[in-house]
Amino acid sequence: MLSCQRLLQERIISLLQSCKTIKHLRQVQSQVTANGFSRSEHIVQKVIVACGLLKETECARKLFDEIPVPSVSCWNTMFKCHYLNAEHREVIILFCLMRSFDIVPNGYSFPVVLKSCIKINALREGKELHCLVTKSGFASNSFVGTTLVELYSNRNLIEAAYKIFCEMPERNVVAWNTVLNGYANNGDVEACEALFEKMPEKNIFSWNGLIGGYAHNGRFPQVLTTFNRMLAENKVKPNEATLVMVLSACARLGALVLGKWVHIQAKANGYSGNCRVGNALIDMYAKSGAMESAIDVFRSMKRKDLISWNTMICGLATHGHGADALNMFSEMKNAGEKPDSITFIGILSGCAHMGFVEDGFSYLKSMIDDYSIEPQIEHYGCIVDLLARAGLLAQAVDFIVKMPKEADAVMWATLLASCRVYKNVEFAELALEKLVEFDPKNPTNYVMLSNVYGDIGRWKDLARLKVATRDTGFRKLPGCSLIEVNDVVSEFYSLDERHPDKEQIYESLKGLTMLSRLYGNIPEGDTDID
DNA sequence: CTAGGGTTAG
Repeated sequence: MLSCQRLLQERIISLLQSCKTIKHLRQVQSQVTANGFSRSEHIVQKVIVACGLLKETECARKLFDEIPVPSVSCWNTMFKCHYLNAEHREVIILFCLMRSFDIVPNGYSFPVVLKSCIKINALREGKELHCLVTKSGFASNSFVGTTLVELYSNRNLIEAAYKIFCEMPERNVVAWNTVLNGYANNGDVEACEALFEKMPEKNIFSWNGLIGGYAHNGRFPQVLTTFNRMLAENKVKPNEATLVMVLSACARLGALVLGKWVHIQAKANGYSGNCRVGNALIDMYAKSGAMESAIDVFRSMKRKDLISWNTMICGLATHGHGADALNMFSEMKNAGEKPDSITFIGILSGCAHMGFVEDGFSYLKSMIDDYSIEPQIEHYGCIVDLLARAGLLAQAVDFIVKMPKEADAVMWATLLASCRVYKNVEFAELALEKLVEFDPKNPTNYVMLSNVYGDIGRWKDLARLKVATRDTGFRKLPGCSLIEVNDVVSEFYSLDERHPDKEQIYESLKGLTMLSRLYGNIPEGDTDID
């Protein structure tokens, strides 16, 4: 009889864990009641978790409130329920309520409540919890310690984080990874590298931590070399996050050969049908100019999300396929996917590139009226670009003056670029004046204006501008480019003589220039200021 | 009832 009851309990728990809809949960709940389990704390806890997973925190809370004297583990379950639904304030309030009943938190309570503090940047509350952890003797708990490290490293308090890490009696790989991520997020790549080498054990999160550290700090070539090293050591396999980060680095570098190789690695590791990896592949191919491959990946994806569509639309728009971007947008709407503000960035920039001035305005209107998306400064920036590229410079300036948001530097730089194309000195000078207000020390702006002067032969103005630029005391850095040489991405600068593969790089560049001429593009040297 | 990572635009 007893074992029969036990079997029934196990069956109900497994049913609760498999609930996919609230309706299903209600059915299981009636079985809980029918079988006399409604006062079993263990079962009620499982029901609360099930409610939480179905985003029904109110139901969960009702059940919790009906428990006469909830145990600490019940409180913890309720914290987790709110936490999973991003109700972080609620977690902290509930914790205070628990304390008011003189219930002593345990090693399971602190991590979840601390995590809520981290999520809402409640450092003061986090510090109070830290005190309580110390007082109640949970500082030696590795779960608690790890979360405290995370609390401080998330708020740039890496030294406090490191101190807690050092004081932990047992530092497992998760604790090491937490510190590693702390350095990565604080931009200290060197500390990140040093720590990585010192780690007694490295798992996929460790590798991803280092790779992410490089990625966040713009060290894309290192992302790729580290990925190579990881595969060479052959101890851990890349996962979804690894592939996404590495592909994103390839995309930033325009490293198509490497990107294709990562694509092969992704297939080999069983990530062919993975949506996020697919999105990263689309982006990599699009940014490397391989639009056909980008479309192939997109078409092959069984599951697409908003980012898949956005990546495809933005990719098409920025690579001269504005009309295809607009078609893709119709297809997206037909597929029942709802566009967001980023979708419209793609649409509007596609219109700008194609010179579809009227369409641009009607899409902007549709965005506001049909989708209730409030335009951001970036959308207005696209409209300014749309007008300016079409040569409607006066209208662009008029739009800037009348739009409901304050113009930013990107917008004026956009205008300045078109002023060069259309040789309009008046608006170029206006744009420079504004740009200098934003960033008086940035020599790039002066270079742009000097190009306008140079183009139309106003040498006197050019000379005056050179003096003004020299007065800023800053020099424009030489242009830096990235190129794949033997499947390794290298950085090299204009007229760089130091690079070991310079011969090969210059040969490739000659080839590229030739190809580019072949397609009717006439390379031009910028008027450099010195 | 416990912890850690990532993608889209400008």
